[in-house]
Amino acid sequence: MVNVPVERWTPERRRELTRTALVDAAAQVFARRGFAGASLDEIADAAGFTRGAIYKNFGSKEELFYAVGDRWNDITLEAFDAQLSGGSEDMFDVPKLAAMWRDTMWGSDAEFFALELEFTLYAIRNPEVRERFVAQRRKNLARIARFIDDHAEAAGVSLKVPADTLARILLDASDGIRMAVHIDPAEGDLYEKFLEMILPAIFTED
Amino acid sequence: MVNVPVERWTPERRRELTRTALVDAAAQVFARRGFAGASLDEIADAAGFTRGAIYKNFGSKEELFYAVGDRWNDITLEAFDAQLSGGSEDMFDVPKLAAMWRDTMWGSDAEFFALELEFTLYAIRNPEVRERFVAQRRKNLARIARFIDDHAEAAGVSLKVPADTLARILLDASDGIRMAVHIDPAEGDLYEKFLEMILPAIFTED
DNA sequence: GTCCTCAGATACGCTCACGTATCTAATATA
DNA sequence: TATATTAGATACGTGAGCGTATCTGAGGAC
Repeated sequence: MVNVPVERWTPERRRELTRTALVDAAAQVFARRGFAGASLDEIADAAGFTRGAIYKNFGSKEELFYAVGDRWNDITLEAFDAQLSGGSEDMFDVPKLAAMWRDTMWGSDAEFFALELEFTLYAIRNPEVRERFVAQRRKNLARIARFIDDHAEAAGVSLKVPADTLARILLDASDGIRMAVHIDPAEGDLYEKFLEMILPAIFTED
Repeated sequence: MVNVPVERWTPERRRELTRTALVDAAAQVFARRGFAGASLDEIADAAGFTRGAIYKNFGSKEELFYAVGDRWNDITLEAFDAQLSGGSEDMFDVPKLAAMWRDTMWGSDAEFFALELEFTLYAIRNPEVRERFVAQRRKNLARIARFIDDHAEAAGVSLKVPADTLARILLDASDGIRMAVHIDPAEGDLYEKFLEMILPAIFTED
């Protein structure tokens, strides 16, 4: 028998539940229609509420969008940590690395990739949002760079390129390839080929 | 004295002028606000007309958007051809290659990159538009692949990877890096570093 | 058991923007 | 010079959607 927390039906918990329901629904609708194209009615509907629930929990359409963004950041970061911490030492095993990369990307289906692009566009257009976006991005990059450094050391190889430059290139290229694959699935396993190509070029055996 | 074509003020020419004015203005506004967020009033205004002019020349907001897309395709293709045909044989000169890449990208400022992303998003969301988008993309890829093949031969090197795979990777990575740079200009000359890293890995001297 | 609080629903107003229908004036034709 | 055509402006109707203001009912406090 599972130990159920006592505060299971406390009002705060209820509120929290509708909040996340709204955010999840918003993520879907924003993904499908874009920020400007999405209507609060459709979002509320998808969550099984009305617009009243949205305005009780969020100040405006923008705030709801930000909430979706925050949640997305959290999930991405968790995914990164989960993958990067379970580090085997064979980081130069291409299929494994490629698979790991695939798993790291939250909801890699086209719809959620569209959401990601939507965030990017929003960030490009809004300087102050961009700040936060960039900060988040740098956190992710730092994590990857550290992962690379650690595992290069563990594997007894030395890098030809600084780990942070490498992290940027890997992440950016991955984004570009993901974009291509989502547009044209015929691209297939391009990221794997990319890794095969680039891995030998980045380190020298000690 | 310049030889002015006789049909300079023919009605067709006039119509053509307003059409392109509208398309140019639409490109700007769509870039700034996105497809759904842009208003036809703002577009007409930016072009120095009213909405009446738009509806005389285009059937709907979508058709205008498609017209912008077609124009963008034309320009991109021209840019590709211009750059790729003026081919020097030192295609493995990194700074030159990087500069060439930069020049190839039409309106590489953030606003027009946003427009590009907007097209991409639209294509991801609309299957039938995606068809055309992919077709265009493949044309560009074929051009790049052919360029690579030709110049590899001329330079007397042989590729470790098929030229079309290489073209895809270069284009996709470039897109990803461009995206990153537009979000965080601190990324700077990342594409150049990427090329430095990857070039030695792709061919073997004969 | 009664009252109070507040989450969420309902109702309302208002703006914005799309599309259409009509108007006007410039150019072409006769 | 008079008439026809049409590019683009003006005017209009309408719907969608945001935000606010009010309502309702369920759960907690006493």
